[in-house]
Amino acid sequence: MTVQRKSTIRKDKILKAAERIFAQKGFQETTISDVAQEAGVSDATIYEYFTSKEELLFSIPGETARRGKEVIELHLKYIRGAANKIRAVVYHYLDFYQKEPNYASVAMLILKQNRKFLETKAYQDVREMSRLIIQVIEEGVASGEFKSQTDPYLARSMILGTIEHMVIRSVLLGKPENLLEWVDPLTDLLVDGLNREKGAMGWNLKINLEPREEPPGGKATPRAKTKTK
Amino acid sequence: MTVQRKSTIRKDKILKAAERIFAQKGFQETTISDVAQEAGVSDATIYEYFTSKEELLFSIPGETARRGKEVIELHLKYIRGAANKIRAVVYHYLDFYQKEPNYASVAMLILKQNRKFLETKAYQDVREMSRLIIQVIEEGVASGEFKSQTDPYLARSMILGTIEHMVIRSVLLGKPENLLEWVDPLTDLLVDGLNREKGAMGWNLKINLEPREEPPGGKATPRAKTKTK
Amino acid sequence: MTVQRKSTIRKDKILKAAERIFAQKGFQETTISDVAQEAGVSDATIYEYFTSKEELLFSIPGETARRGKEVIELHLKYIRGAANKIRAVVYHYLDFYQKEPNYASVAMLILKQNRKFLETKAYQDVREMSRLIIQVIEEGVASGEFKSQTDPYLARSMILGTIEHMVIRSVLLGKPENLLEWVDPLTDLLVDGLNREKGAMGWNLKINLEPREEPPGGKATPRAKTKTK
Amino acid sequence: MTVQRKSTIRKDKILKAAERIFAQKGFQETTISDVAQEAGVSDATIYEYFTSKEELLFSIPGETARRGKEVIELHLKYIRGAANKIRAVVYHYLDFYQKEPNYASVAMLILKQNRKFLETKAYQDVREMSRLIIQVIEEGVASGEFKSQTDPYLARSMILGTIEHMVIRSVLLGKPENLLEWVDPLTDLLVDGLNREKGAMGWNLKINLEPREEPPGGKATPRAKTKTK
DNA sequence: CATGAATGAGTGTTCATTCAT
DNA sequence: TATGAATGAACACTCATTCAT
Repeated sequence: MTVQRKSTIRKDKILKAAERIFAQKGFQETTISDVAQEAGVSDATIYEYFTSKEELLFSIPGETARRGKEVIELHLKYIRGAANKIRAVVYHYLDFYQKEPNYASVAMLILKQNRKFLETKAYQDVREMSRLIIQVIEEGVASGEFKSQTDPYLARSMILGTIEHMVIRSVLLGKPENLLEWVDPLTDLLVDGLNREKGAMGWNLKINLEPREEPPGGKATPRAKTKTK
Repeated sequence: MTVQRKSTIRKDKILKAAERIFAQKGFQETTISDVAQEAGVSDATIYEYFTSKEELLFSIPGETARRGKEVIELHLKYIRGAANKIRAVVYHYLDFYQKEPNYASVAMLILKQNRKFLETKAYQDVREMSRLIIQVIEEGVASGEFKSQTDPYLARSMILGTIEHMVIRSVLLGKPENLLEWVDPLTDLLVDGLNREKGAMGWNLKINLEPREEPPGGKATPRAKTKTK
Repeated sequence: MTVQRKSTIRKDKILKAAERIFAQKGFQETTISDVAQEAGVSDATIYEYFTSKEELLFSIPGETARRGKEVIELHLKYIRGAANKIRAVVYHYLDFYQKEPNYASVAMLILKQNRKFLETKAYQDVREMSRLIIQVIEEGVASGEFKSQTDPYLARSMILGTIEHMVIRSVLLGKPENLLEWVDPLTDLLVDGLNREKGAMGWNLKINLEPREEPPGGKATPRAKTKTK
Repeated sequence: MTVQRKSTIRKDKILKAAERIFAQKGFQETTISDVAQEAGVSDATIYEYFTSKEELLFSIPGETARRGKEVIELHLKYIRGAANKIRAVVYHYLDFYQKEPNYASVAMLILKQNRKFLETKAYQDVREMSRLIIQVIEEGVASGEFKSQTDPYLARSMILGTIEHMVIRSVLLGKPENLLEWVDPLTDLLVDGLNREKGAMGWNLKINLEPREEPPGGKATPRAKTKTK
């Protein structure tokens, strides 16, 4: 066990170092020596754990992506209402990227644009994760909470696109803003759209029609509070 | 004039070649020789027009971004209603990327992740272009068409994020889908959000006519419905 | 004893593995890992037995060369006539290389060209072995069987050069030909040269003059005749 | 022409430098930088002319091999008698290797053991060159000058093997001996074999039978006598 | 004895960029 | 203006070798 750990620890150390440096300097601009130095190992040692610089890059997701999917999957089980689930998704993404700015940088600026990454195991996890959003939307449509003509893939593009756009801005501009502040406004925007709210009436109607769903009242300023993780 | 033209033509030839090759192989994977060959000039000639490979890359927007801004600016003048303006913006972006897939590739996969590009003149044009969106939203808020608490920057992130997400998908997956099909569904989604329509006026009508389904006057003609994966 | 053996066995296993792999891939192209794997030991273990990759290479002769010399030396004692001794030498070389193609490969393609090998103990054995040929020739000259002006070193070059040239061909071209077929034709060629035999008369004369030497009659039984390419 | 020359001259300069350094240090032990330095160019320049270090090596024959074949071919036309032709061949080889010791080193110690070289254009020239020897032997057999049962391939192995063995010795041992001294003794040995000449009588017979051939009288004037070691 | 793990030292090769013509 | 030719500067990757366990 100790032995096993030793090597696992070392591997993780390298991965974390790579994440940091890649985030900072970009992939092409980073040399293996940079990573080795940051990780406190020799260049050659990196090749003990990864077959190439690219494999090192592609290994950065890995646990992260898999675990992220599991966590979000678990949480969604206990949330009622598609809108609330969207909120949870938004929360999870922003919370995660907030906590892992280096990962965010690597994912948004490097991996996302890499065609070869698409063939990666880690990308499969990413896809499965984003598949959950499709399910949430379909669920919302089925329950009547969302518009029936909603194209789930389009909606997902809207949700992920918006999140990623914000994260990229935050990462690129180096703005250390509090991403979580945006969970509610963003969710509301996604769910309600740009149009002016249609008044209490609208709500009443809705509540009347579908009493079992969450009454969005007070929704306008709900800064996520119960989120854990 | 002819002389001037000669050199301008050559410069454009190089730019177009670069755009094509960069789009195809990525920036780092492309050599100056690749571009030179594609452009039918010698390597050294490229340096007559651009001081470095990076400057060549950063020169690919240029006219495009400036002209794009002008065109969209012009059109917006003749459109009434913030929602319609959003539609126009969506249309222009998708139309443009559709017509210029190589440019889309370069912009979405290469420039977007480049920190140095942010300091570029061309990026200023991009920003100004995206500034228009802010204006449209503020206008919509001011006129009461959009929700008063709308954060224009957030809204813009939603609009651009969604568009770019779609374009990246299209570019990365090599799907030659018809992006214009999505103008209406996307605009509707952005403007109306995911929630079932409540209709102000229109709402009443709607409720009467088709209580549970979308009646929004055929506007949402989601041609794309079978979108898979 | 068992313990001692254990280590000797292991050493031999490594040597045989090295011989095989070196023969197959060449020295520079072979890694210590290759040899270790072939031998079923770890890389580090090889360094328990040999101080360097080169020492491993130089250890491949060793017994072989020493034993070869002894065997040939022994045999020559019981053979009369310089020509017959040459035949024996040719036989021994070809027979040995035939039976040990990997050794042949290593000796002919790797060791033979290695300047440092010349300073090796094993090379001394090789030299002593080839020294025997000098003796045979000098003996032949002294007895009058060979031409008096024969330069023994030149003659040895002819004998060894021819043998080695054939072995290299066989090894390089991967021809699994039966080298022993060539013992007689080759010996005859070496001894008699290219010139047409000088007729029965010549032989008679010879026999008359030097009855104690083997009458070469019938010796020329060149079994191999259709050799092609 | 000047332009063409310029690059050709440079290429030759690199080739000669490579030949020298490879001969001195061996292929693997030589770095591109070594060659570049010797040639007075930069490392990168070498790659302007050769695609790889190995291609550089394989380019060292080239003209040499082709020209060698032509020269020898031409000369053979004007020589009568197979034995004399053999002498010419021996002469040419030894003369050439004598004059080009670096080439000899590269050919004998490096190229000869390289399997990939066998697939080279240059190797084809080498083969064609050695094909000439086959022809000479067949001619000698046909004319009755050589023994009828002579296997041409075996004979060629004897001729080339002996020559190469001598050259390798000379090259490996660094003995700057005069190889040309050996032309006659070697040729005689190859042609006449080790056996004692069959007496004056034999000669007379021979002369009678084939008057136009070189009366071997005095031919065996082994100038080299002090051969040691 | 055996070896897993680590690494120092090395090198072929690439390519953006320059400049004389 | 255009380019053929040359190169400086980098870098990913390999592997023989060491050594603590």
